Amino acid sequence: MATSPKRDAIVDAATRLFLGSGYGAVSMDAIVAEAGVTKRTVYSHFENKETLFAAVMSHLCSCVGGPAPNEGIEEGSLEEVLADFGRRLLTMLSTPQALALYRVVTAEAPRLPELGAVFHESGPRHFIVMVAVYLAERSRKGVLRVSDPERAAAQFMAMIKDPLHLRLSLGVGPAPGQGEIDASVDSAVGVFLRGYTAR
Amino acid sequence: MATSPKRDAIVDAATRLFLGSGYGAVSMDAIVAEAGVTKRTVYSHFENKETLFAAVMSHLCSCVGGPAPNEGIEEGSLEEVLADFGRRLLTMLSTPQALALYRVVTAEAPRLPELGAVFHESGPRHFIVMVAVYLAERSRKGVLRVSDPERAAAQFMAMIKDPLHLRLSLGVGPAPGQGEIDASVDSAVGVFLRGYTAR
DNA sequence: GGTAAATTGCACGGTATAGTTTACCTAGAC
DNA sequence: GTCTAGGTAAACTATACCGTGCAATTTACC
Repeated sequence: MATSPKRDAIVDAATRLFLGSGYGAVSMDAIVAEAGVTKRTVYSHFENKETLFAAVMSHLCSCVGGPAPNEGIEEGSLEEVLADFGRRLLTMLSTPQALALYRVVTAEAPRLPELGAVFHESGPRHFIVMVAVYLAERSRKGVLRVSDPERAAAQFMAMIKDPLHLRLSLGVGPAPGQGEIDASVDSAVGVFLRGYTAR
Repeated sequence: MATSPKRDAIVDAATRLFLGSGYGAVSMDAIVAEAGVTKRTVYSHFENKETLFAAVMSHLCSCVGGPAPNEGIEEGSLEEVLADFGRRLLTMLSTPQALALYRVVTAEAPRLPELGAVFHESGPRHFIVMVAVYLAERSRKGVLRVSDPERAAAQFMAMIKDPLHLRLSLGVGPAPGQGEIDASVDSAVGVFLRGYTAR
């Protein structure tokens, strides 16, 4: 039921178009043309435009936790682990696809609260919890002094993500090079560790 | 030429509607109705929908630097100054209007690069520079050790802004109380200062 | 009071959209 | 050989939207 070549073609095409232009600016005719399919076929697989959009978004959200930092937290020194995680995360977030998804989700979140919640859970929150668990464990070992691991994780993610991501999501400036990502991550890790290391 | 009661009514109405539903979802007829004006009047003041949108957005961007932290950096201890600034900033950013503006700008930025640039300059960048100047001065005095003030300022703003703002911009959870804002700001200031204080 | 600019009211053109319907086709299963 | 599930193709409904034309009317100002 879930899988069918035509259905996949429709979802693929709709994904490209929705991420490219947002919900309102994409017409069903455009999706039909992009998918190389008939309107009748689309409406036999999906009830209406809204349903199709929801299907596309839910599929994207389920994928967002995977691309880069899927292996989760690796072994190594505190600094290495955080920097490695941060680099993978920031690289993933700087992707045009990730930026487009973020833009569409924030734009439609007021209209579709469920969408915002699902994205938040499978995206930001997922990573924050991952980091928080690591920080809590390191804190129990006495390497760090973190009283609120989730808050600390959110702060870490913020310093990693925000400076570059904000700029990119507003479409200002060019795509970042590896050097820029590394410098940003290293600096953030430094501040974070100096701020939370047990003395 | 710039000011006229009808024109103001149009801009006011358009502001409400555009911030409420985004560019594509607002029709000129709706703006006409909301402003209590005729279509012909709108089109005698603005060339087309795009022009009206641009006027509304540019006006909003020019206001965004003012509402809360307009007095800039005040006097006091490092911690007091940063916390005070952070509280005012976060309070302002948690406003429904600010969130709506952010959503609309990010959504339309790919289509209107100028809009993203103007917003970035008069919003985030404006505050970052403000903080960076303060940090640089404090660094010269030897209180802080900041090698790259702009980067440090961006990190500070990120920790202040992102944890709450991300959640709110996705429409997850309730509006924050003063307690939540204070706790978030105090924690961020603590990490930042421990991370950048000269030892 | 008179003049000029601004505003109204409302129909209209042209276009685009979401979604439906009708008629026909294909290919494999029983 | 027929039945069925799913697809093609294109016209069609009904609505919505942007922007215009133009005569009539109000407002602002001198």
